[in-house]
Amino acid sequence: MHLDALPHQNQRDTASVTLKDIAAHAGVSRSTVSLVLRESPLVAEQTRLKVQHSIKALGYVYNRGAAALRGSRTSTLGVVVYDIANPFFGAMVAGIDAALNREGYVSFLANSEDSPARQQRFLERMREHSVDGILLCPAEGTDPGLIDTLDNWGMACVQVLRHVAEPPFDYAGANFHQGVCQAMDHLVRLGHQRIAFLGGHSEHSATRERWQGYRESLEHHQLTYQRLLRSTVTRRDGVDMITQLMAESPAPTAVVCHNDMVAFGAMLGLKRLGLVPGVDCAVIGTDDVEEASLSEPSLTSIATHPYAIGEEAARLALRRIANPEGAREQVVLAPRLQIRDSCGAARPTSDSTLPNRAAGTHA
Amino acid sequence: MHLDALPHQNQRDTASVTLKDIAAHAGVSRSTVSLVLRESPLVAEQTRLKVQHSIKALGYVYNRGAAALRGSRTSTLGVVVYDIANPFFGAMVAGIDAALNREGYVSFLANSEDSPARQQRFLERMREHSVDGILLCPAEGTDPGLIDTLDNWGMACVQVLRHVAEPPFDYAGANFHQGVCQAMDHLVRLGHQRIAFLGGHSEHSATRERWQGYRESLEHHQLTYQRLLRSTVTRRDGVDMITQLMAESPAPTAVVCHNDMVAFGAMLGLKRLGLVPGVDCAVIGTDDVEEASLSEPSLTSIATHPYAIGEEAARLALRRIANPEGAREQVVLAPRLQIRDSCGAARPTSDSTLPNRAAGTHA
DNA sequence: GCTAACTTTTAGATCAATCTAAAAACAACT
DNA sequence: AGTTGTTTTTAGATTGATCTAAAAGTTAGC
Repeated sequence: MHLDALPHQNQRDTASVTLKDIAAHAGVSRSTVSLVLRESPLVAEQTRLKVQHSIKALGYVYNRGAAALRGSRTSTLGVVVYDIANPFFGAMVAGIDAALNREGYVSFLANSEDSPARQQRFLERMREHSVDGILLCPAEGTDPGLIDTLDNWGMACVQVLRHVAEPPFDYAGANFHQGVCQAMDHLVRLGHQRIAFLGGHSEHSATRERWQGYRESLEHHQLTYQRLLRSTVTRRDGVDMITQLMAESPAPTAVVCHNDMVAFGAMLGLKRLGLVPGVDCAVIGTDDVEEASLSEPSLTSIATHPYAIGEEAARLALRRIANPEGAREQVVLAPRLQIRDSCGAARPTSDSTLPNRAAGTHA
Repeated sequence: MHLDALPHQNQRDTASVTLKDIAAHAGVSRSTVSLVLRESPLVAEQTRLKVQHSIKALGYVYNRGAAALRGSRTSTLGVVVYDIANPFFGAMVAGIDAALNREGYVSFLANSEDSPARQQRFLERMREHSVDGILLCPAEGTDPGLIDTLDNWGMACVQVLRHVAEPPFDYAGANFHQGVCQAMDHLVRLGHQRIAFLGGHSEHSATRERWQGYRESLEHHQLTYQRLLRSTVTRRDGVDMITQLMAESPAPTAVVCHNDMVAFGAMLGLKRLGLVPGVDCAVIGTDDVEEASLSEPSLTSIATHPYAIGEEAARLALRRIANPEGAREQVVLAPRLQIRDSCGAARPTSDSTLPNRAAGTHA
């Protein structure tokens, strides 16, 4: 056999098998093969088997790109988060992944680092790739008009964790308001009168909901001590804020924190002041990241179920893609207070993880 | 105006603007518009401006899917990691993202959860989406033949952090061997004689390199105490292993850990035993995750620079895509021992983060 | 004015699928 | 045999870009 039978073909070493090749091999038309691939009931059983055999024999690989060009779906979703390095988002992305995978979808991930400009670039790029929809955790300072813009682009958009647009929108997140109230109730039940709230960056829904929960709870329990410290939400912020608070007089006897990172920082700050978290000052975090059960003392935390939020968000997006005109939905997961040692129960080395699980959903 | 002028058109409300539309608007051919889009020097300045104006005027969106069908690139990369919920991978993905973004690339992310079967499914799905290449952190138990298979698929593949194939392959990771040696040297310098190594799952390169570093270092320093405990690599494993070790006689005076999670667990275990990390037993971790500087005591750790590894891996993949036949490369970043309080310096509340930074690269 | 040598522009094929509308095959009735 | 009605199959147009090879337009040289 002559090696140079096809002179200029060395580029195409990975000559890909197409519908045409299968059609030829099976002795049918391209159209029939296409129908078989899409599991159409139109094609006769016998033909179906014959074609499927050829598909295997030739090692065919479905070309989603080509299919997307003619059809209307790309089976692709864009996911934009603002801090992928945070373990909370790791778990959330894992949940998204799981839900999408079940439906044959695949996701583009982008990290806006809380910059609206980066976020904008990513959204445009995803549009060029014609994703079917977007899961958006809006960056700090996102223009509320963005959601309408995406809608005009004909792109299904589900806001996650935070929302910036006016009411009729798709959203998946946790009920932060309720979570903070649960934490406050628990602290009041333990006899605390001076409870501070630590952290929260600025004006998006996730922060507003927490603060509102804090203020309403104070009012509900008729507590007069009120101390709400704004900050970014890192460990270091936790250290700084608790240090400042404990120098005040009167100092709080308990703090509820914007997230677990701030709470870990607060506990560290207390220790550096020679105080014992859970004894000298109760600490409650938010999110219940894995580490919460393994700190010293173990951290009481408002569990927000990131994996479940990711799953719900992805499912909602798939629903919206299937039915673009359907009514907008808000999936808000009920948080659950995971009680451990940092809020006063103070049983040093016991594993106080409760076995029961409850995650309510309501539209 | 009659609303039903176009009877069955209500589906196409998002009638997309194409090259043809721009061509008509600007009074040139589709080919010319295509050339303008790709910034070809062939087209005359005047025409270029005219076309660019039309592009803006009509709000054109480049359709990468269509371009990919005819051209050979999709500007798309697949990334497969085994534990996205781990903060190390969060940082790594952020680095990948940054490097890809500079080149107009976008990435699919998938989480294998260390399951070869899930990994396989993801790779097949990415193939259907015709990604230009893959960044693969191989799952535990990956068949070494997989890399060849990917090669046969004509897909650029860069292994990251771990590698499973036979020598000529593309790889980006850290020099774990060197990192462990640095940690051992430091401990020996501080006078430690009984040093244990904690954790490592099984038979892939990342674990083998660490263990080999440990063994060679023992030999080099002529230490006779040798204790290497296998385990998965979570906090809980750290707690369990240190508890077991401290009950032995003689107990070690220092431990080097597979990663920071194990190290945090080891410190927690020591505290639960009433011992002080850094005083009763030195602890060194690997990775230098953000939390390391904010634990009590702060953790000495072998910094492996996940963000930089991500960037390097992505750049290497882009190089391979541009030149598929080029020589395979290994980018191995030099780790740096970040010395803090958990290995004996024991200055309780000081911030001992060193200001100098050094990250060497060698092929 | 004519040819040669550029510089620009373009028509039409192509990529790999889907979709539409019609043709072919087959069975079931008068 | 002819009509009708299903069930299967298919040809050919279509999607939105790129690519090739050729055409059209410019400029220069003699």
